[in-house]
Amino acid sequence: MDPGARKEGILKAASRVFATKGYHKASVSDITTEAGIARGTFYLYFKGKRDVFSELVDMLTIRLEACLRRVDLSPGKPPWEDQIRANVSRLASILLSERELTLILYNHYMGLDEEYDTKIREFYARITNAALGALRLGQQMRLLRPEFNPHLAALHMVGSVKEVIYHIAAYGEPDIPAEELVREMLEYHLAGIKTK
Amino acid sequence: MDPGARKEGILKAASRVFATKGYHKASVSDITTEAGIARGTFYLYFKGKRDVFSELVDMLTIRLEACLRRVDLSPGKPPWEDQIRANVSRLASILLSERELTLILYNHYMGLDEEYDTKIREFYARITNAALGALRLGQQMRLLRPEFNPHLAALHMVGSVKEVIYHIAAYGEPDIPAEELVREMLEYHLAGIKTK
Amino acid sequence: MDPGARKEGILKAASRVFATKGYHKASVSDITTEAGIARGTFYLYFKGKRDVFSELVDMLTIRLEACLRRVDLSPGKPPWEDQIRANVSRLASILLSERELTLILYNHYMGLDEEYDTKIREFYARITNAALGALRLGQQMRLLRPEFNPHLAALHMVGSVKEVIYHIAAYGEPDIPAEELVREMLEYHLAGIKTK
Amino acid sequence: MDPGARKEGILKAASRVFATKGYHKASVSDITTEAGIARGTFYLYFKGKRDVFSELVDMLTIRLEACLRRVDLSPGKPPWEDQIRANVSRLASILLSERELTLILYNHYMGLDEEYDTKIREFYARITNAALGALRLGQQMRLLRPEFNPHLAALHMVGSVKEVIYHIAAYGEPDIPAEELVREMLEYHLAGIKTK
DNA sequence: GATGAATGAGATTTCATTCAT
DNA sequence: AATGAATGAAATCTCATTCAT
Repeated sequence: MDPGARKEGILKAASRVFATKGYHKASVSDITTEAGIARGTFYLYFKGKRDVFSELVDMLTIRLEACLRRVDLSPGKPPWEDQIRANVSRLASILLSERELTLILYNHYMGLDEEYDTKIREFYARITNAALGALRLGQQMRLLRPEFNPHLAALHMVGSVKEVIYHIAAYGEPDIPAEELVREMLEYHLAGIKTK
Repeated sequence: MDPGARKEGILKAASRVFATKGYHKASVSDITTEAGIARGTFYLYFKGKRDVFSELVDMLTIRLEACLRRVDLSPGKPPWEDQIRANVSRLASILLSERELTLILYNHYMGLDEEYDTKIREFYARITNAALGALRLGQQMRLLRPEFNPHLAALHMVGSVKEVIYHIAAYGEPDIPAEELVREMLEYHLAGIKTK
Repeated sequence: MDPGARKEGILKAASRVFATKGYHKASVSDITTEAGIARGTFYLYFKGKRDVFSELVDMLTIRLEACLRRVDLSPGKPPWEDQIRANVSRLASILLSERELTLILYNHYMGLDEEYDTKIREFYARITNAALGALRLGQQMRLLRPEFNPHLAALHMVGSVKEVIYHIAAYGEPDIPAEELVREMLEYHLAGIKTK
Repeated sequence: MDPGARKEGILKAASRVFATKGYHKASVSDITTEAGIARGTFYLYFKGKRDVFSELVDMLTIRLEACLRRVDLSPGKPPWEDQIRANVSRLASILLSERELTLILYNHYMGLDEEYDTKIREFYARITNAALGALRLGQQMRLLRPEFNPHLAALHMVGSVKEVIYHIAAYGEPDIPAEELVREMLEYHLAGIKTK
């Protein structure tokens, strides 16, 4: 079989298994059984269990990071609120189209080993920093109220997006059309931090 | 040694070990070594690793649930915003005074077994429902804007509190006095949902 | 409490526990709980689990060996068949009045350790030898047919008594009055080996 | 190595170990050492110690049950005494050709767990019932004395065969040619119950 | 490339026995 | 004498990973 397809198949199988049983209770056997291959074959494509897991998470975080665009305030660009809305929208659509991976990312996001923990931490740090940068810029530009603490606000934003997305991925509710969801989320945050 | 004290000691040791190594990498041996007792002794007090862990998490969630007071709008009571502020304040002060437990609760919050997962899920569900109830009441009383989706808003609130608390517990920053922290958090959310 | 009574109580408790759970699945805890004493107390009266067990079995085998009388053919004594019948009768009545001990003796009769195994082996060897002696004497006296192999016959006798007694102790059947039982058993064997 | 051979090897090793140390003192380590394999390998073939043991006992009891033929009194068949002799003969030859298994079956025949105990009990019950059926038929056909209790007689027969076989398997004595042994055993029992 | 039997480190758990109180 | 908390040796079992075929 074509190596690419084989690897792909293992990743798919692993994704299903991890989402179902969780990282720690999933065994390499579970994955190879699900993928319909022998145990040894697995190790031709991955260094080990940690490795597939890592690759799955990377696949997701790379896509997520790639979908974020820096807000551009130069004249001729769409209004900054639309740019943010588009960012959140892309983020949400990736996460909600990959529920399995999303749940894996959320539920097992720490405690495997130092290296992995660091990777996850840094992923969230980058997202949070991006938000922080945008907020500061907004404050400088007088688009946002100057008196709130931007660090805290960045955490609020990241935290509430995480919670909402997770909830929808895990339980399928609240069952709101994606577009409305994003609008509501922005409205919630912006109404609070926008200059009146 | 008095059994109460011994059990206490094991719980303390387990808390340290779980916070340091994480649930899955911690072994009963690690805990007994940390507690300075023989491996067998551990099993006089707990059924197994899952059992100590569960008890630690219970200790925390019980305290957390106990600290929440229903908002009382009857005349003569403190303003509702103060009541909410007091709730969040108590919550935060418990969580931040028990950093180890808080990190354990956050970092390993799922994937051990069905029973445990359910427990954690229900804990968050109760918190979220409490928030939902308060939000709906607020909307009825015309204290809050009627047009936002209270389900989403409840998730936003829970999510951002989780994120902020976790961040402070884990990294010690942003380093803001507790009182100001709570004021900022409320301000953030309320300014968004409060009737103008 | 009077040491004799205490020891007695432990033996009784142990007997119940061993009969119910079997030697290997019975723990010292089971015995002390059943006896209503602390674990440590047990060791004031017995060297260990093996020791109580051994003592229980000894109590039975000593009584059994004591109840056997050598067949005396001198004139003026009861007929030899009656003497044998009396022996078997005493044996059966002890075993059936102590069902618990009987089952213990039968079910766990080997595999604890060399010393214990030897003890049991020797007990059966003595019984078998007694039978062998009686059979040989009977052959010499022309009371029994000369052509059968007395070694084999002794084993037959011991084996069938063991089986019958065990069956009754364990299942309570066949439910035959003791006297008739013994008569039947003797009749079975004697009719086969008696000179015609 | 071919899985069949490997499993066979483990069974052989286990048989030696159980016969030497007894079930309870034998550990899985003992068995794997004897078999020259790693501990983990054992668990690829058996669920645990109980499982190998069970399989060994099954191997024996299945062969034993298979060797018994119902006595057929229709004209043209061998005399019924010869049929019985052939049954006992096959039984004895299997048991004596597998001394290790025989001793295991005898010495550890109860107290492992409910399921196993039941299995052994049922095995003996079937043998005893077969004997009972044959005895009753013999009484109906007036081949056997009508006045003896067939239940007791069945127990006598089973018990004495057990005792003789065990004795020979364990101690190698009495050292009698198989054919003569079987003849003596039948003679012993039949002379007692046969119509005169 | 693919296989799957074999490995063995390491984790869990039990329980007979000791010993300070 | 009595207690029962503490011990720790020893046994069981799992599973990620290797490697000969």
